[in-house]
Amino acid sequence: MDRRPTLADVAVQAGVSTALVSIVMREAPGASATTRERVLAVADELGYRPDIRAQLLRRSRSRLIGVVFGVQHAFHGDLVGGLYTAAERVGYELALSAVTPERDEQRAVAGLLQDRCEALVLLGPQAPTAYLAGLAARMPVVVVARAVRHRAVDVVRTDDAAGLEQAVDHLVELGHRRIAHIDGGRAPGAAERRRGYTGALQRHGLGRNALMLPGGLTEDDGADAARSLLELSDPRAPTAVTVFNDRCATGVLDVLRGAGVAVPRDMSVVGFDDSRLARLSHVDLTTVAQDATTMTELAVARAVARLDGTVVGEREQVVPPRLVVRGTTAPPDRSRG
Amino acid sequence: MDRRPTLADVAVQAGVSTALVSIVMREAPGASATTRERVLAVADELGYRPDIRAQLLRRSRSRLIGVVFGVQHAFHGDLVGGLYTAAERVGYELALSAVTPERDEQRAVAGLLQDRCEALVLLGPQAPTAYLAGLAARMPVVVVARAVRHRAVDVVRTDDAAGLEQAVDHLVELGHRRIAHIDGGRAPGAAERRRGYTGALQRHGLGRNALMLPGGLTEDDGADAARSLLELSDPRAPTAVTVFNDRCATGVLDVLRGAGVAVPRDMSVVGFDDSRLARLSHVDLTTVAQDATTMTELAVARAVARLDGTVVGEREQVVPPRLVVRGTTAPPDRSRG
DNA sequence: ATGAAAGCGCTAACAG
DNA sequence: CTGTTAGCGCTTTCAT
Repeated sequence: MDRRPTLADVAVQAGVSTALVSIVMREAPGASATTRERVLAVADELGYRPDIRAQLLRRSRSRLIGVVFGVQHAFHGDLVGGLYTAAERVGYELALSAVTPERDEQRAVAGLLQDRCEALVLLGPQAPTAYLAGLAARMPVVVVARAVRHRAVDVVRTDDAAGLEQAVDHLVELGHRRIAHIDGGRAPGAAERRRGYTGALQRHGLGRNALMLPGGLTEDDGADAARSLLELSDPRAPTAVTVFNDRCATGVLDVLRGAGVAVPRDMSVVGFDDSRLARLSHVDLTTVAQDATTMTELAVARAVARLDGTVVGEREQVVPPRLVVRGTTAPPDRSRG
Repeated sequence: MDRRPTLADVAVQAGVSTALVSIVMREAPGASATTRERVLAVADELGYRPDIRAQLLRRSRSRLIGVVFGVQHAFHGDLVGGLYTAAERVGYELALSAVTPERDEQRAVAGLLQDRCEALVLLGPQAPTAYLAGLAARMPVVVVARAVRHRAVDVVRTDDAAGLEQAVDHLVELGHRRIAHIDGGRAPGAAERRRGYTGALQRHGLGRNALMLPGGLTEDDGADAARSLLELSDPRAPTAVTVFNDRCATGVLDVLRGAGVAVPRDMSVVGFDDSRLARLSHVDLTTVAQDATTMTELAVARAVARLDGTVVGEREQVVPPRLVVRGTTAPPDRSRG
């Protein structure tokens, strides 16, 4: 026999019906211990592996959750890891579909649809809300790490505003009064982070010191922003800066240090993401950590709840971030003023 | 009707047999233009989408290639992108399975096996050769970016040695005579790169100047290596250094600059990978680029050839890398000696 | 060009 | 506890 063994093959070898083999293989109740053992032995001997396509076809449900992720994004890597764990725990499988420079979200989603996923988890999708809403009309859609305002789309995201508030609080506590923010433009979360920054400054009565610099998502954006930071006249110059994300903050650090500005002595810097970048000993960046584990657990739980028709809570679930204090923040240098 | 429309539904609506609808949907020959049009219209109206599971079950082949990748590795991202493109071109689909901190390669492979992939492409696998050989006994296995010596396993990898030779040649051409290498230890490719480094030095009659420093894959490893580089007494001190990869080189750059060593004036640095890291304007690292496009095309082509039983060439395909000269290399500073 | 019929490998009633 | 039966949605001979 050169084809892979089937249920029927196992049944014949074990001298039982295919139904019984099916029961045993699924670990379903309804087979004696003796039979179970014998069937398992035969299956093992034959190297039998159930054909998932046939299972899927026959079963009413696929127990498959589709995940769209950006193959470039380091943070998506963390999320995918968490999703695998969370899905396994509730007996679901994951179908991964990557967004690459040559393969857009729509393509990625199309692939998952024909895989008969029951629900979709989209990591930081760029697609317009209307498109997401269209999808959500067909199946449960959970968007992670992007705010989408549509009543049919579930959202799990970090409380970006709170993250920046924590960052500012930390800096103010250290004694900083002039704190700038290098923002992320139109990136997901950027608006919220700006809001958190501004709000926190006002709360501390430092609203008039607010200084927003255009930044972006990349190291280069950070480098540019840092250069404009350096051009500021001294009395107005901030002693600390919060940055949209770690990547951007890395660019900031690089330019500052290159210009002879000591961090954290002359300037404190706070990032966002707690990416591997931030954890590197020679970067050692104080940053706001997103809770990938909680986010992915919530995302999977919500998808499953939708599928089960369980009554669910808020459509949007906002996960609190956590400030990780490392080496790029310190009290301002009093000798400077 | 609340279930998804099936072939039968379309057939009934169009007043034809299911066989005919099948022919039309697959764009197979054997249906009149009229019928074709009518069936397509009905299918469209009903929003019919073929059930891939049923197709797969019925068809002898799945035309599915399984891909195991590390969700953390930036370079794997590039490779996955290339694989999608290459697979599409030859009419294959990709099934992605990620390796995460909680999900090892074996798990990732197991997932793909039950998806009935016809072949496996493994990106930089860590698994022992024996395991890979076991897999290869069941189905075509193509390993990318790691050297595996086993006659049943196809390999596509960069010519690591040639990469380092190019790097050394470049530095020698610039006038460097004392060139160190920060190595990657037991990482895939590290041994080859060491060999390329040593060989190139000897070829230039600089064998006695060879200086190998223990490094690694990460920024921290690079930082450590850079510190030991700084400790060398001046007469022996190299004027240039080749580094195992870009990540590690970043750490090197950081420590060097922090110690007041100007790059490239006081020290030239060459990385390996041409990762996004290297391309950042503030890093601007001279580096050896791996040809992800060619590698992925070869990998897919080889997998398909194995499946088709086509006669194939060498089991191991070595892709030449390309030196990308950027801003971290320059002639040595003659004033230093 | 079209249709009838036989499965692909498995699960889920339903009998016994 | 075990076997029989009837499909899941599709493709594929083989007739017509």
